[in-house]
Amino acid sequence: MIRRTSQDIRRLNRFEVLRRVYAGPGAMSRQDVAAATGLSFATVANLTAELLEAGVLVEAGHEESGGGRPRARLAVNAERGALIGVDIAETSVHAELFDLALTVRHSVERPLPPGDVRPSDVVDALAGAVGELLAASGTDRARVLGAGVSVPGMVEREGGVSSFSPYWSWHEVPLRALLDERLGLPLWLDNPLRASTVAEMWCGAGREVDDLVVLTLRAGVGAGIAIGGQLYRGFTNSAGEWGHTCLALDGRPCTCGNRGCVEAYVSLRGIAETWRELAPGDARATGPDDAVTVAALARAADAGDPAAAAAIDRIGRYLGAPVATLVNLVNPQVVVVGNQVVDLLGERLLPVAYEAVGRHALALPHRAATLCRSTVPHNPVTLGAATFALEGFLDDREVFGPVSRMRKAAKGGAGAGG
Amino acid sequence: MIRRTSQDIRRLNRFEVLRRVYAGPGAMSRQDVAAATGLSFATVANLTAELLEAGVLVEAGHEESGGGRPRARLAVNAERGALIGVDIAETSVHAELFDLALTVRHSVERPLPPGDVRPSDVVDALAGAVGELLAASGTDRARVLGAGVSVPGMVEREGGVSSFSPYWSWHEVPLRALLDERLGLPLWLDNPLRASTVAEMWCGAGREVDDLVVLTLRAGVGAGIAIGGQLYRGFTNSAGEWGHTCLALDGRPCTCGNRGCVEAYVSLRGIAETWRELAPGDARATGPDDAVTVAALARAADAGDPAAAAAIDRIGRYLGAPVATLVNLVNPQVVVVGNQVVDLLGERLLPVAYEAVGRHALALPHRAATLCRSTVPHNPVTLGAATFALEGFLDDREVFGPVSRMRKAAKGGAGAGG
DNA sequence: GATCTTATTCGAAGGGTTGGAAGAAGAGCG
DNA sequence: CGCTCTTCTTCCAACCCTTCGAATAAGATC
Repeated sequence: MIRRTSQDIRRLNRFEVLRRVYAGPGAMSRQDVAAATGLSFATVANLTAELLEAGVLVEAGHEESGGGRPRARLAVNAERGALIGVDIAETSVHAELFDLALTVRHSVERPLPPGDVRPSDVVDALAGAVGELLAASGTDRARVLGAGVSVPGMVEREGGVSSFSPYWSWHEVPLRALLDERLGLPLWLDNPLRASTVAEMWCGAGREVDDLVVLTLRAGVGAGIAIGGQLYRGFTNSAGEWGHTCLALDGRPCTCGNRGCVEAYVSLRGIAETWRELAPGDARATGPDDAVTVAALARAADAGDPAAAAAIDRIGRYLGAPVATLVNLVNPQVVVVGNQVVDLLGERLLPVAYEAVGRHALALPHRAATLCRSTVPHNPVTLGAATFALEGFLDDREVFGPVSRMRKAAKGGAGAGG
Repeated sequence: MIRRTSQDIRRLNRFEVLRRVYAGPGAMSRQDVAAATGLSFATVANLTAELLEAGVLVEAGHEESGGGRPRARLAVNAERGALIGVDIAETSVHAELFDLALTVRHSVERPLPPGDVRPSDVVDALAGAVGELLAASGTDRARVLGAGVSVPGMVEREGGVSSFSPYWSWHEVPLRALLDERLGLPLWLDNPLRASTVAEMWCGAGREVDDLVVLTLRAGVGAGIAIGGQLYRGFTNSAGEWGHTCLALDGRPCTCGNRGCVEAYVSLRGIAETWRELAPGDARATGPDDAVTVAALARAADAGDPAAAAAIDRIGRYLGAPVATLVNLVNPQVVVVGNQVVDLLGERLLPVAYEAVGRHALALPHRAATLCRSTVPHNPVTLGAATFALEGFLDDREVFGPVSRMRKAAKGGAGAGG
């Protein structure tokens, strides 16, 4: 039922080549790319020619040669266009403008009203943020190649519909339709898990690797899965919902209505809750903002507070078991953990968690998997959202046609077009 | 790093076409296959021509036509050759002979000595069973296209090495090397999880579906995952190890040395254990053979024993939560449950389990997934093992060369061979 | 400036799929 | 029986993609 054509090969190879150039430490030659991808040199030359023609890559000088023709250095043409990545979170909308090299150029954050946010609130905040972004950076809207938007919960990607939100009582909200005319930009919707994963694939530990799991730990938690170098979406684009894995039968109540979910233990809220359990009288553990509480926990632990240390120890064990589940089930090459929880607690939490993973996972998949912290700078969700836009642009048949078209263009000149 | 060539497309399409013929209710025309696979008619004609020439398919009469040329019926040529599937289990070796249509022709079972079985014991039993199989069925060894062997635990497939066995103290046992000369047959090794999965893909619910999870519940438990119509193996061929998912922090001890694993609750042993917990005095629950105990549990429940009913209820809940984990994480189209536990307890256990899955899984992936019992007849592990041999045969470049070779052969006749 | 060495480009070949024309095979009817 | 109609199959040319190897380009070195 899955249609496989040779053009898919082309498309994947195009992605692969470009990803290597992004990955490269700034000086990637065609030779390097060929070696790294395993493609023949001719193919790499083909693909880079196409990417050069499209303006996505540029040749930036030459490497030094020890005799013989020097290799041309390939680089991403950051100025080819702009990308926008938007992270819709529980309390705010965060929008960032990237250049084509995926470096942040401008950043805007707009708060959302507290409580049950309506779709129109989000649309207003988002459109406002994007407008501000463009104005502040002096970017012409026409130069923006696309905008990626991350919406929490379940997203029907093709239709651009948010079919379920964990925070607000949204059902089947047609976000794309609502945003389309307000933005006037090619739009790509998905959720934070998949955005973070794609960010890792282009800019993080996923660059070198085919089978990858990316853990997103913030207000909600979940996993993104990449298999064979491609994001795995599942049958209805909801694969990777790891947050509601049962960690403890009849355990803590979770926002999903169930008990004992992973999310109830290792989300920001779950972490705060564990601290409260272990430090009943501690006022620092009782604030309304979980992120603040977790930051306080980190400080308390650093200051040698024994209850805080005990809490982190326990949280690490809570985290280790379900990570081991992932390792056993997916058998990935790399597991990346990232986002707020890790930013706040990483130093202390991860060693404990890693050790717990070792106890729970089977030897073979455990040995095979490298666990690491995300090295993606800044907010992986906005970056990933922008990457969706980048991928969308790379799929544009107007820009990247079949090879024969190129050959014809090269031969026939500007002749009988149409 | 993954090399993608157009020949892979060909290979996958060949599989796809053949799988449809296996799936078909006995009368599949080229037209039907084209419609079912989404391939163009020309391609289907191409591929069937190749399969006909190789003798894998035959044309078996014509469909009735209401005017117009009647469609040719395609069928698998059962007599093209034989396949052997072997299931190495804890206490016995089960070997079966299949024809090419994957129907069982002969079946042999040999006990293994109790305790810590040596590799040579297994090799002897296996070689003996295969010999008996061939002798009893009067099959010439040369007619056997290959043998698939399922070994519990971790298997290094390429090298044919059993790198870890959960029952015996095996480490890096080179089974292929040991078996090769004894059998003199093309050999394919893997584990029961993946064997069952492949069996479902060719003969069960997986025929119609691209994203699939197959649960194997017997002495050990685990999942097989198929994605995009292909078995997913993970980085080191150990994906799907679901049995040691943590179900209850600090719960029951498991054979793996850990606590609270799924396997400790829903394997044959785990089920017996639960019954013992709930019916402390019941002698039926204390036998040495877990399969016998579980069968007794089924009878007790059928007879209206309240403790047995309570046990099944609880086991169903134990099963539901980790199945929901799979549903959330993999977001498959179908989840098939099968093997001994289901054979013995299915009627009573599965409804309870299904209900528990509904409570634990998220709405969207839960709605997307159909849970069903395996419809594969007989032992899915031997069948799956034989299917590995079938797949191996279909990959044989001697038999299924590139298209151009066919075209040449058709044109040039029997001329300048070599 | 000739020679060496290495990088790119180019063209032909090889592997695949597909749409459409041409051939094949029954059914129906005069 | 032969013609026509309909539908299935085969065959061919067109197209897409990768890759090998020869030819060409571009510095370094002597």
